[in-house]
Amino acid sequence: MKKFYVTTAIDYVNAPPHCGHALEKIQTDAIARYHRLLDEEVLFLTGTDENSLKNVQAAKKEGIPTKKLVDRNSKKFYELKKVLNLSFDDFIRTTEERHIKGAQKLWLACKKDIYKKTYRGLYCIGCEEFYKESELEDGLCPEHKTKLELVEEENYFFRLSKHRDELEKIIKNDEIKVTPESRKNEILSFIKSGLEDICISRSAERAHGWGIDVPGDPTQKIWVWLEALSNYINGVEYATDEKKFKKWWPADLHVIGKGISRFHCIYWPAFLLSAKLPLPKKIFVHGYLTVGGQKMSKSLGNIVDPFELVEKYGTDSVRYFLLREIPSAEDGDFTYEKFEKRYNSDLAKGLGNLVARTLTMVEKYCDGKVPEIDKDPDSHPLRIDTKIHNWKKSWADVDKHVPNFQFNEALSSIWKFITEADRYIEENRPWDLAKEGKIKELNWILYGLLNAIHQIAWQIYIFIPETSVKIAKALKLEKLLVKDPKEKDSWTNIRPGTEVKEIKPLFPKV
RNA sequence: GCCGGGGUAGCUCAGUGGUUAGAGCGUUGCACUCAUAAGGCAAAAGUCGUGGGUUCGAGUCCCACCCUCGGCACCA
Repeated sequence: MKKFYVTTAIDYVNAPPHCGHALEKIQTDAIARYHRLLDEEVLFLTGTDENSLKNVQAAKKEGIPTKKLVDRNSKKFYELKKVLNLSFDDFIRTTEERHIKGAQKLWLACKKDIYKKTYRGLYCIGCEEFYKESELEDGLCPEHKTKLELVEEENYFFRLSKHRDELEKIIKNDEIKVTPESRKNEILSFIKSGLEDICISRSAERAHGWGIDVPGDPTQKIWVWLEALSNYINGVEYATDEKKFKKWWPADLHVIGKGISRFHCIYWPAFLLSAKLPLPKKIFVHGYLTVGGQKMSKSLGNIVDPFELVEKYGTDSVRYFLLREIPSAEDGDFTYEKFEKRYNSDLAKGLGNLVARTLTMVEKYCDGKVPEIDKDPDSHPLRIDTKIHNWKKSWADVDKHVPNFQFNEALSSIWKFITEADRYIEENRPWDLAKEGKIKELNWILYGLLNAIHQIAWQIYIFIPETSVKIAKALKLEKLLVKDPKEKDSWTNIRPGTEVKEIKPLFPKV
């Protein structure tokens, strides 16, 4: 059995999750579900990044212990599992023992590329941060408008420069395949401009004692990025279960946002090279979600809360919107207007209505059962007519676009088939056939429609599983109702005589 | 500033140098009734960023310019 190990970025917990986080988790969930459909053994990992100084500051502000703050917010990220119907298998927190051990093990494995050096920089006591000259406003801290101090500190550095040529080769030759191409080019141009060694520790004092100790030097904490990146190996027990680690590592895919591509496409491979560990196979860099064309941010007060959105419109509506409306590799925009438009036109009037009208006709004209037919079900025009966008074409498009993370294209093709099914109803006018008593023809039409919905239920499963399951229940599609359905089981036709249940509107119009 | 994408219908976008430039959404009209007043058919709608050039022929290739988005390191 082929294995497939996929990860998301782990999120900062100094604030609760917003819809941008939801986007990444949903995209990754669709990928994970797709690979399970293909009968691969999937491990889907996500989690939270908790050792940042920001957490210490946020907790101080609230007057609570840092640990309490990260526990509370990490829980919120975990809750996305239920709210968004995510199928992740494991959730790693960087304050967990397995992570701390793994991060330190990685450090030691990189030891020969680590050295001590004095770092000197302009430091703002208010921000507890170093600033570059270019970031200053009139020579003052942009946040506090105060003068900065020249601070010296001895830190550990990592010989990134040493790995420059090898990294360039790895990215160029797709040994780690970075998609989309534009991100790969950005990374390459960055590497070409030269790589300097990076600082990978800070003083424990400045970190307020929060974070992971440098092995053998408790006066220093490991730089959060080095440590956070190691979650991908620690999630498969790098330091704690050799057998499990061997089975799953390297990751088949890291899904990340565009803001952190450098860390994943350069630093992370460099650490792995240094530690002599295998490299991840693929990195998919998604865009960001904007709101009304603006960046989502606390200060703008335009954060879209996934919990609220799901509460109001339902899980699948949110999943559908994000996968259909946002071109996965680029930025996409959210507004309530766009959301409701999509909802009404695609979900309520599209899929929801097609299912409703079909099931009602089966109830009225066929006594609520899948009708008997006297022709080969595989010869039905909705399946094979090449003049229309038949359901085989939708399947072909799903298989073509999902592996390239083009969820919008895949969904667009499925919905093209939905339109085709609607047109098929108009052209054949089952209500007239019923009046005229042309039962054989009527049965053939309705059988084809039921089989079409059956196929749609399978095709939408990785995107909007809840709706898929609702349809599966109505049509008694047992193979789709198991825990991890397999694509090969979608090839069967539905059986005449099966009782079909009418269901409540899948997506009531808003 | 440097590098790289974009600029095509009201909106979002497709368009290997070759007929009258396409799709979806939205708008308008027509006919229908199984359906969540849903669905179908049809129509209107574009100086293809601007100005040059190459070519029998340019949205597509070349040059210049304008606008826009992203990347240009250690948020240590």
